[in-house]
Amino acid sequence: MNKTQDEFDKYRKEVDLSVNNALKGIKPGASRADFNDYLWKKLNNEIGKFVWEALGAEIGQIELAVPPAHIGGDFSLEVFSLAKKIGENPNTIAKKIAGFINEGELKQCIERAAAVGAFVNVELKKREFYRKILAEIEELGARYGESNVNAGKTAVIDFSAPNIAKPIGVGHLRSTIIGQALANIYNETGYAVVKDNHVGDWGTQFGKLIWAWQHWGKEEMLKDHPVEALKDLYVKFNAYAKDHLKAADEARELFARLEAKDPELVVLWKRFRDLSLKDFQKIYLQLGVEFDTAIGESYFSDRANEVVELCLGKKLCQKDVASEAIIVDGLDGLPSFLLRKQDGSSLYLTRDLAALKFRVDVFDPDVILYVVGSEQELNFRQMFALAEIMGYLNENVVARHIGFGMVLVDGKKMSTREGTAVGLEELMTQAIAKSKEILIQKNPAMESSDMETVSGIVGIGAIVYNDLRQSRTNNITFDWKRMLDLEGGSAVYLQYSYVRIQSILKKLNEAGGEGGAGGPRSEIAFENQIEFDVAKKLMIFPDIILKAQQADYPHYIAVYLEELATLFNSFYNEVSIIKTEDQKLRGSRIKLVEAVALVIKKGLSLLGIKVPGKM
RNA sequence: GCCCCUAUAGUUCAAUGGAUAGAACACUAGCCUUCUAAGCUGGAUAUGUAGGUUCGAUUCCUACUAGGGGCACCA
Repeated sequence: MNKTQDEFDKYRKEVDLSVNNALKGIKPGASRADFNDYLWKKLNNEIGKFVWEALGAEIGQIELAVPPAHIGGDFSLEVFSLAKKIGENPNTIAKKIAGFINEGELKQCIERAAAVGAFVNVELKKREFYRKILAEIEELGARYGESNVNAGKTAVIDFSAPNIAKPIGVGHLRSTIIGQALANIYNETGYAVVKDNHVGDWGTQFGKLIWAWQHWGKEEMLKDHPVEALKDLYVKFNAYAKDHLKAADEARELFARLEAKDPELVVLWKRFRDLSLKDFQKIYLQLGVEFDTAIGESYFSDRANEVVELCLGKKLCQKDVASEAIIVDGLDGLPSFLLRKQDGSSLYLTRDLAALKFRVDVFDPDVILYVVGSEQELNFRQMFALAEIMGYLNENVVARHIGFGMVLVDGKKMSTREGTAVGLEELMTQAIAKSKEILIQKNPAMESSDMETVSGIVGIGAIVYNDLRQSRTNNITFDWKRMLDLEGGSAVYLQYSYVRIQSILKKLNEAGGEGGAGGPRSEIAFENQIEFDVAKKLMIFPDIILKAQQADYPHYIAVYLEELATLFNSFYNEVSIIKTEDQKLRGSRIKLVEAVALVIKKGLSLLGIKVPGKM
């Protein structure tokens, strides 16, 4: 074994070590048994029992909805679907259900139920419920929203996965942001989560890069902005290769040599890799993104070969007679694809298949999420299909491609070549600068160190939120103006709401003892409808988290938080807590806004966004 | 050619098959000697086209139109 072979092995051992550490460090999610018994769920269950009684049949879970504003009532139940199941008239059933609820033992928390057509509208005993909601949140504190629905399960989340020698662009940011949010959300529902940065550190691109380096590279290029320099080399190669087909062949050959662990090339590869990862780390730090492992594709270079041999053994693929490439014929009606090139080197899909097997073996997950752009959908369908036949995936392990749309500029994909790509560094710098500019204007008295902190939180939050507030499957239109518009519909709106509450609490604290949140729970009271509306919104937070997890849609949380903040801001404009004379009422209002602040902070943190203490 | 995604207000986005389709931006009329106006309260404007399923369709199905993406030695 030569020296470089040792070096690659050494590198692999480092990865093994980090995987072992990660295995130890993986935190299980929520585990308290009663964390599923939220008020909202209880209410649904209780009403569900009456529905069963009324229908004389057990019909799964019911789900209360919020009726349109003009209807009135706190929650409503639609009975068309129930009626269909048991074949009765919906209006009759609605009346029956309303009757059972009205005469039942739920009197202590339900004021009345009314049948309106095929809907049952439920009006809660407001004071009673208001008290219960605030008590629940106060008791659980920062843990409000956690559940153990998925306790005992493990999820591996493959996200970010930047390519070595290419700066992380705005287009590539989505995987990082969505993946981090999903990891948080999964963990919140009880999953133990393994966050794996599947770094693109292998493949033909390295042949190209090395070719370019050998022909045009100079040592001083790597001094200041190495990743930029490497990217430039890569771009230059691609332009050159258009007219020089021989260069592309040579690049492929270089990669084949790299995969065979050619000593000279491994040294170069390792160097480029280290330089890039160091650069990425800066961005992760700013975004607050952390990984449990960063195994990377290179780790699977040899394992990929083993997988190919296994496939060959099972006759799932064949060697093409003419070219010697390894081909998998169409599975499930999908197009056929290659597992090995004719020069013997591995492909992305092959390495990914090996990675999948590795993940299943090492982490024993229930689910593996691939947070990768939608354009790779076919690739994943092909890989999953093969993985199923190979037995890597089965009823105990599910793999899901969490696809997402592209970032468009003027309706077109961002392109480095055409100069429409926006650098992440530039975006972050601009966003932070913009929020600082506004901050100076709004709050000139703030100390400069605080100003740095706050504008960082606000600027980065704006970028992250811009992505997570919309459904991930759609393309995102990038617009500088919108991105830097720090008003409604942005993270700032939520952060601002949070800060307002902090400000109230601070003022009350300064005012002394009598201003503090006080009073036993029985003393809870409210006066305005808006207060109750805020509380009702708070009540469904745990359910929103669950739905976001089940659908893999972080934007459910963003949408919810905006609705909550809107209600809070209305409340804020309607009543003044500090001026509230009645001690009991004032204490209750304090508890209400504390709960709002808690949920906003928690919700934003699930999205990977921080809140400032002031702004 | 085949496959996938998308089509909602002037713009950018929401809406487990349910009641009068919600926001934000922009436009516009108001609200700060009162807890931070990065806020609140009003106002006008929208489901690509044609069918189908359903008591009920923005949502499901079919066709069409438009946009985006993908279809083996890239990732």
